[in-house]
Amino acid sequence: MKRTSFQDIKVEVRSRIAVRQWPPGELIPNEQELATEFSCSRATVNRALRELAEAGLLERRRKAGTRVVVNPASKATLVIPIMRQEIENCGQIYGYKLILREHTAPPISVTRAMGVPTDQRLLHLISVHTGNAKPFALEDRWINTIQVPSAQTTDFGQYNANEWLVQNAAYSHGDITFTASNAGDFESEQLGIDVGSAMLVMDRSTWDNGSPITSVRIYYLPGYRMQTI
Amino acid sequence: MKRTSFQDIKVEVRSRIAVRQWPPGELIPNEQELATEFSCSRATVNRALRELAEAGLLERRRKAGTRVVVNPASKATLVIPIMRQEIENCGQIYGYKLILREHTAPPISVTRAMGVPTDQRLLHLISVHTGNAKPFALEDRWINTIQVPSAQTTDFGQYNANEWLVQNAAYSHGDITFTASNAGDFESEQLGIDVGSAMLVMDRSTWDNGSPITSVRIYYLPGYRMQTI
DNA sequence: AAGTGGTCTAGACCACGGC
DNA sequence: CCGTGGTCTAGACCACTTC
Repeated sequence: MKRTSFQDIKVEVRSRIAVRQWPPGELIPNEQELATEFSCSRATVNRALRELAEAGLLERRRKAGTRVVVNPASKATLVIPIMRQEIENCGQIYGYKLILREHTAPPISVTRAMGVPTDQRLLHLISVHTGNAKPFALEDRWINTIQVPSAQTTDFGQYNANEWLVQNAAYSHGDITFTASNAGDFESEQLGIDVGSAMLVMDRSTWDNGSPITSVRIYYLPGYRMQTI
Repeated sequence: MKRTSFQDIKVEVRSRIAVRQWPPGELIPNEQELATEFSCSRATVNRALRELAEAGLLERRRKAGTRVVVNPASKATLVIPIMRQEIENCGQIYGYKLILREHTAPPISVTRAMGVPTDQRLLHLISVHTGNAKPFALEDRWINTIQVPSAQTTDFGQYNANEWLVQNAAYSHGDITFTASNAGDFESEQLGIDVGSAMLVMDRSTWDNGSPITSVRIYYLPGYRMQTI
């Protein structure tokens, strides 16, 4: 007989939850008891339960024990592709065009998203990513030059801002949201689409140990799909 | 001095990657060497490196060793909220209205997404989720009645299809994509929005061990934001 | 064939947080 | 206080994959 692995335990626990042997909200046996039941060590049970907790099926608290989560919201991992890679993977030639560069105070929506004072000037870049010279996505970015001073002297006509930042600014934490938006005059002109077309919009802000680095909004071409793995 | 924990190692490794002490593509020391360097056991190093690999920063292969990933596509975990919960969390009263129920052959887009024969009839449900009686999202769902026969005799006017399925159909794997779409006549009427409004659209299909269970498309009200954690 | 990561064990100590 | 999960150790064996 094969030895019980943490994977086997995960499968078994998932099944017990599915068939309601352990109903939602229920306290399940502690690690030591399960280790005995499955004839394995506590570390093995621990890994299985820890991963199920990360997946959102279980809730664990010291002393209180491990419970089956009542309403398991399903989680999905999105991969935010690197624009250049994504375009080249389609067999197209990646291109990048800087549309606007200014150093100015951002709108309130940006200061709020980044958590900077409303009067602080930021570096504002608008650019278009292209595949075979056709627009693929529009990027509207604000960079905190207090955190990344060298951005002020960088030629973003030549360097893709995202790729430059990855190499020149550390970051510890990011925050992403998605929404849909109708194309306005500017977006429709830059992307070559009809006014009003529905675009998938991604807003991403990044920080380094609490200090805001950059906030970017990407408008994807209508029809673009963002996938989970 | 504090003992080196796997968290400390993660921080240190991230930093070495960031400062390019270990450049992209580079092979890093093996687990045993790092364990010696950090004066800890190999298991501790293993956990740190494993989690960094899950996060997409490292790539690990037996015998080949551990490398820094060249283009770390950033990953983000989305929480797909349960509709009822999300609405109730806003302090609103959840409601659910069945608009259409039929048993028919689906359009090609659905048969392709689910991987069923083009002539196989599926249960088709269209419904609206409401908060305080106002539309919140439109749901267009197809259920494979071969896998879930009891769906045919269920009163989906009374039971929310998602909640019913969670309790009555096992599933092993799901697949989610997001896109944006302009509201057509039907969507605008059901959601009470202008024709052409940009809606965030989620497509989700689920399978149980390779057998398709259901495929659903959710149209969210314009302005809705999907967030990562 | 050999080196690397993947996993398991048995035991230990600790931190948190119900009680 | 003291039970629970969180983590670490030292050692072991195994699986994979490159050489």
